[in-house]
Amino acid sequence: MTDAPWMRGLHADTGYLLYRLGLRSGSMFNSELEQHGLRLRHYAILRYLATVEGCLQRELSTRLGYDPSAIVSLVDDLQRLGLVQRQPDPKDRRNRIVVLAPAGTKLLSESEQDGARVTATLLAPLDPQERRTLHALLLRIAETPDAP
Amino acid sequence: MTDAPWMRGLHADTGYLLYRLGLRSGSMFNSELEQHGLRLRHYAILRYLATVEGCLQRELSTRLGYDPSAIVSLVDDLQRLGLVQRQPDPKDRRNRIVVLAPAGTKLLSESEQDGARVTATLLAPLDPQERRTLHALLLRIAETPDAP
DNA sequence: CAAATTTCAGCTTCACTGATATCG
DNA sequence: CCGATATCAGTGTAGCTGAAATTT
Repeated sequence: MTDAPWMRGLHADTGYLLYRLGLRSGSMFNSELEQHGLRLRHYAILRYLATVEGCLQRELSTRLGYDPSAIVSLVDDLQRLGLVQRQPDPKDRRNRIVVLAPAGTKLLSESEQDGARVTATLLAPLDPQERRTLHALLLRIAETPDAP
Repeated sequence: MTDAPWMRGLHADTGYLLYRLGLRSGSMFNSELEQHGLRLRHYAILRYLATVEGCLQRELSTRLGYDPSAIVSLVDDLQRLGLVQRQPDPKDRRNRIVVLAPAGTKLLSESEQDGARVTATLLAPLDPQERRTLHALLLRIAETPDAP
């Protein structure tokens, strides 16, 4: 199976390989999150909010790469589920500060195992040392800002 | 920049990292292919056809992971551009065998540099040895069939 | 007045479903 | 009759654009 000839031509390029594996990883995450009634986009917002303790919708947009208009409906969904709240910003009344609600932090801790299980399935062919190497390499790429 | 605190929480998971980088890679490829009037989906079909010298649309669907009904319009596009041809299968008249047209092979050779440039940009933070390591690790993952 | 944030309305694309026609 | 292939019609979602409202 390692020497499937059709694969070499398709996957000779690392960039294309990343694209295909990204699709696979995303769909696996979405399947796993389905039981919580969420998509990967919602989950990304929750996880980001856990790292910053509240932020503007604009910040979610730029950090996560979703369109500002998409953020509106995503936060609407999360708010409807009671996972986040929109708070007024006393310093600038244009802003709405999005913060995690208690139910949001609860869901995050509950779903931590789910994410780990997806990644374990995905990385099954690699041993622990190789997984660390892969993670470090990917992190170096991710930390480099996108080319214009 | 390496120690952006918001990144650790988001990118602590290798699977999620793969998802984000896959999106970035795909959009970079799409931008680069724009000048040829193609999308990444069209390009994937052309590259696959180059490895097998003709195949059924059904095979394109299963190998590349696109829906059969999507394959129809994608091949329509490529045929309209003169890049592929649909040939009847004398052995089974249900089938349409898709093959590369001369213009298709010409475009593939011309765009080979484009793909390499995208990947070089993407992998800029890594040295040549690290790029080989990354490619080998990703290939091992890709060669493992998707979990059900 | 210019710029930023949020929001909404509209458009286009994509992915998936179901049905149909053809053929083995 | 059953299964497979290709095709098409219809649906729902996602992504993006442009404009409006509010505030700085």
